[in-house]
Amino acid sequence: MGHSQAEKTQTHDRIVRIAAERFRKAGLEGVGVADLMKSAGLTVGGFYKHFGSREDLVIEALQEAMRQSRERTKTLMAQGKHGPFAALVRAYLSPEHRDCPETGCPAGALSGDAARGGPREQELFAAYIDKAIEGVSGMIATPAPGKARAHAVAAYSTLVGALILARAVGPGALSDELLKTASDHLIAAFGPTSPD
Amino acid sequence: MGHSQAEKTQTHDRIVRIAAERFRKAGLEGVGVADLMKSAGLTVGGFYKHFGSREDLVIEALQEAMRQSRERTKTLMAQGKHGPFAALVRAYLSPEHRDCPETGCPAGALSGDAARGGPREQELFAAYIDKAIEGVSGMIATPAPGKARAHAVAAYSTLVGALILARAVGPGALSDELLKTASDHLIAAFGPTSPD
DNA sequence: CAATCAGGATTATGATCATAATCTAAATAT
DNA sequence: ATATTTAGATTATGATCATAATCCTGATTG
Repeated sequence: MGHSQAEKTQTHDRIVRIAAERFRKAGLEGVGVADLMKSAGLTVGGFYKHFGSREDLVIEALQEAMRQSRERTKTLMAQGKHGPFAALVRAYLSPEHRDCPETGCPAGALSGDAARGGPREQELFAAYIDKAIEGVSGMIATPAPGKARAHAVAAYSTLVGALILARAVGPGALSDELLKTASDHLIAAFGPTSPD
Repeated sequence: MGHSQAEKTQTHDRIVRIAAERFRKAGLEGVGVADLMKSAGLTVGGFYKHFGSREDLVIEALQEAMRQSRERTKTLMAQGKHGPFAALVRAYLSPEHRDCPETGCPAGALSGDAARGGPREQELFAAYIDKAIEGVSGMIATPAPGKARAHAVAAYSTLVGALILARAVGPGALSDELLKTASDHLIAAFGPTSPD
């Protein structure tokens, strides 16, 4: 079998990418090492040739998920037809995003787990969420100068909260209402043509 | 040892109360049956004299946590010095609530788990969250009639989102900022003296 | 080309888990 | 008072888990 350095890097990245999906779908404790390796087409044995511990993979997978999420947001902003904020809100609170946590925002999928996680996970989330708030602050309508950050904190909290709640209540009218109502409210309150 | 019917009920309730705390602290998958029984001063063996399965205990514990949370909110509203909405927001986004998930709001502590849970958990959360939104809708300043529910959805999403994020980022300035900023924003936007 | 190294498979290891069978003594029922 | 039921303890059971030791095979290094 191939054991070249290039192939090892590929394998490593493949495990991390798969873990980044599986963890978002099943939670940080919801999927085991053997299962992950099988999903990557490998067996358990090789795992510790790539990672010092399961915890190390969790960290790498979180970094990968966050990298993907920032990338996705950047792409979305680049093609923005409507205002960038409205486009972000519509995508974030779309039924598609709600129904596909495995490729979505790690804050929406794993914040609850991070709250019970170790300092390494929490530091990653702190950096990710701070950057996300800064990003939002750059796209909302800011009437009072110096208020952009505060508005962004509120808007981002609403985004993540509505998404998590929409997932928690299971499929149904309430879930759809949460997405649509929070979406409309955010665009009305912070969109380009907002009052205040 | 006592095995009277009254004592069995007491024991049952004690297990459920302890589970309601432990699950909020460690997550729905974060604590085992044996550990829970030991916390209740018992051993594993008796567990299935009280519950058909671990899942059944999860359901009862969630119901208990939700009952406690509604009770607590009712008490808080009764003694409300400030407006009821401001009092709720300040308590919900207080550092004390952030640091004590085991006695706090089940939506804040377990929504992430519920998103990956079964239909029974999700139905409980749907009923709980719907009722919570209705409660909020009754205490916010409602300028436009027919807008109360929508505003309550947004406000509740912001509450839960800010709390979850404040826990996920770990202790530090960002966590405090999330609580304080979301708190101020909610009171400014939906409090008794709100604009719109 | 020979010797070494290392990626990945196979197979332990020991812990932890939910669930269950058996046993006990106390509470209820007859 | 005797018989029956049952709450809870003790002790299996079998699955699943993270981690590790061993081995094989192909890549790397000299």
